Amino acid sequence: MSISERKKKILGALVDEYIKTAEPVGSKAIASISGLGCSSATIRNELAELTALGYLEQPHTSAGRIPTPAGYRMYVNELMEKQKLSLEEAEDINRRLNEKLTQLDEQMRDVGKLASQLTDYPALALAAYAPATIKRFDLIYIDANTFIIVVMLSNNTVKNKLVNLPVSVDQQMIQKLATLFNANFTGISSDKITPLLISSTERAAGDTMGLAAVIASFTMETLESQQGVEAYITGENRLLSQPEFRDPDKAHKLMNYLSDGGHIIADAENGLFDDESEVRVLIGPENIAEELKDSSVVIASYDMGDNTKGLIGVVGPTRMDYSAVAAKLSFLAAGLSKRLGAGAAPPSGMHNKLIIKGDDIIDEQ
Amino acid sequence: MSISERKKKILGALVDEYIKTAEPVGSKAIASISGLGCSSATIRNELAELTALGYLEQPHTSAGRIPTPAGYRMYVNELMEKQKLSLEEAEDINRRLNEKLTQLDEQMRDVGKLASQLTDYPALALAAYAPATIKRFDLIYIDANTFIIVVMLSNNTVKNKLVNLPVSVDQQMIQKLATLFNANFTGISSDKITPLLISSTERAAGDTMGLAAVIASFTMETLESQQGVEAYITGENRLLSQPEFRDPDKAHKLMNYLSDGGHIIADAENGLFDDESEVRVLIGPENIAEELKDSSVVIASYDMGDNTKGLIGVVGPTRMDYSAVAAKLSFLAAGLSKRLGAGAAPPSGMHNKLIIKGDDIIDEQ
DNA sequence: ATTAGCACTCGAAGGCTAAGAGTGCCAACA
DNA sequence: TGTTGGCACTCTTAGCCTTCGAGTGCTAAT
Repeated sequence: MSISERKKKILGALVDEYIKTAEPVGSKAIASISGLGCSSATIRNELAELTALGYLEQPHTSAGRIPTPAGYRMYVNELMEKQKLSLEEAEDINRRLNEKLTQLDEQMRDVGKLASQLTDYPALALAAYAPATIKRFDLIYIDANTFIIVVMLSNNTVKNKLVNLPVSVDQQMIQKLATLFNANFTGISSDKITPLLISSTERAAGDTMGLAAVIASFTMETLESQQGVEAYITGENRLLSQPEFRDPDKAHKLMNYLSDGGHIIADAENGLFDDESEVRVLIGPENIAEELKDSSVVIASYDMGDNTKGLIGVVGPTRMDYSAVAAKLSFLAAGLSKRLGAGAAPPSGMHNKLIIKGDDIIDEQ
Repeated sequence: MSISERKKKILGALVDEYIKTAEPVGSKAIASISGLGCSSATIRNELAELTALGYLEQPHTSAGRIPTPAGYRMYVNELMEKQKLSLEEAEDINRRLNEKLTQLDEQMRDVGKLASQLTDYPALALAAYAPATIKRFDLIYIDANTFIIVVMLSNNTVKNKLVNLPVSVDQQMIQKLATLFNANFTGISSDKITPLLISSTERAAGDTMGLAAVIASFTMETLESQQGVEAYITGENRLLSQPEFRDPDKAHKLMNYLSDGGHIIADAENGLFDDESEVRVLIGPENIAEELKDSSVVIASYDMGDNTKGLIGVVGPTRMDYSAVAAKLSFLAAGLSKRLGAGAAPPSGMHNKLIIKGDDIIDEQ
């Protein structure tokens, strides 16, 4: 079902204006800003039809119109000008990204923070880790009561743990255990680590102190923490600057929902990771979660490398500046993919300050 | 300046009631709940005097009284019944603590979250790390382009980093570097790591690829991230359930302040870490930060071991349930000190589920 | 010193009105 | 047929007034 060109222009102008002001928009306002050379009466007729079609609604009879979710959807799909970032904005993002590439989990938090700062909405950062296995064990002998476990995972992250023992061990035992673990515990998933396997390793090493159990339990912990979905939310406080959240109850409800990343994860698993499109917009009732039914979510996905997929998104009122938000997230995601993704230069200690400049994203004027 | 016993009882009853209801308390209400056998008129006289003394104030002439900061201060110092936790509450906290002892930084977040959940106020977790040095380097050779740096710090934390090289190295070089770093980079603070030291190490190792620089820069990063003060804030959203923050502007201001941990740190450095008392209460204007002038902060400090001090606190309206909050934080801090502090069993992979049961904290009825 | 009584104050809540914004519709017009 | 000016109508918002009630401070009696 398509609508006339003029209706589209009117709808577009109305949404733009509403995004700016957060106030219902009247026919006169549209007449003056839309640039169509027609009077407010004409606009009124059009508005009446757009309302009948379900794109607009009136809070009450004598107020202006505001977009319905269907109206926003139309706006996002067809009307919205794909906004491009200015060169300064793009450079700013690049600069900040280059500062921030550290640990993976730290990173997610940082990236979320960055998204939130850029858009002035609360941001969520999700990562879906593919199940990993251990690639390699090292045990570093420190002294008779202390050693360090270092494991390298199939996704190239490295984890360690300092172990303090109430009893003493010798370096040989540590060495033997390292060899055994490298032989028996690499390449397997955490559910393959059975009590049987552990006890047989203990016996093989001549370990009577439960060392193998300690190492095995750290291994399982590590493997388990590496798979599944993780979520960070930042900048919840920015919600409060939005007029639609002046009602403390509304704000409270949404913030409660957001503050527990677990909910997001549960919802995310229902399909958020499936779709491959670059930036997705979920408007109001399109969201699965009850608490988000009158908010909107904009999400961009990126490749974190090692079969891991990241999502970076923001949450805001349905009256959201979709165009600006989508542009920023898209650029951010592209930057992250290039830096982390499969095709990227391997993460290294060297400084690699590649500057990303996709012409489709940056406005080079 | 001391006040009569009866005035104290009245003040105490009033504060209790106000904490419960968040509404100004009138003379009649006090007469009926205080248990003093006197009429509301008598109470009124006393209230007038308490008001003159600066402990109470009236929002307007014909409303009941609410406590001033001075009133709360008096309440906290002298009147408040030191609340004890029930056995269930104590056990609940212990159980949760035992689940949560993981990485130090992770831990702080978790502990903050726990405090926030327990008290239903936003929580802040601060740690003041004593400057650390590197105790030991290990470099694990993986393949020609990859090795892992593992450093053990003087405070017994272990950090690692996977390094991917664009060029290839042999195992000998790695070994040589490890030896050199153990000789030259252990026991020194990060400002001792000079370009000169790095270049001389490079020369000594015959390293022409800047490997030493990579390792050194990781070392500096690690050392720097280990000292200073760190802060996490959680549960900001809980503010919104407090009636005094129904005003979105007020809530927004405070949440903005809280959400940037940096501010807290700056303020914290002005003395928060000095005082040795177990639980401190900062009421309204007693706070340094402008943004906290009409909120209260309750803080408990604990020993994180290795010369590191932790603070765990909550932020809420001046009308805060000081007694309950203080009891919970105190118990939490004690539990953390026992688990982490100087006297604690060394952190180990073994499960050490000691149960803490200070009679001064738990109510054993 | 305590208490009952009473006049007084002041905010909260409800009802009313006026102002203003925006609509829908109609009749006139191109 | 599409567009436009005009106009009556609707509905919200803000302001004002009144009423109601809670709680006070004061006074006089005990």
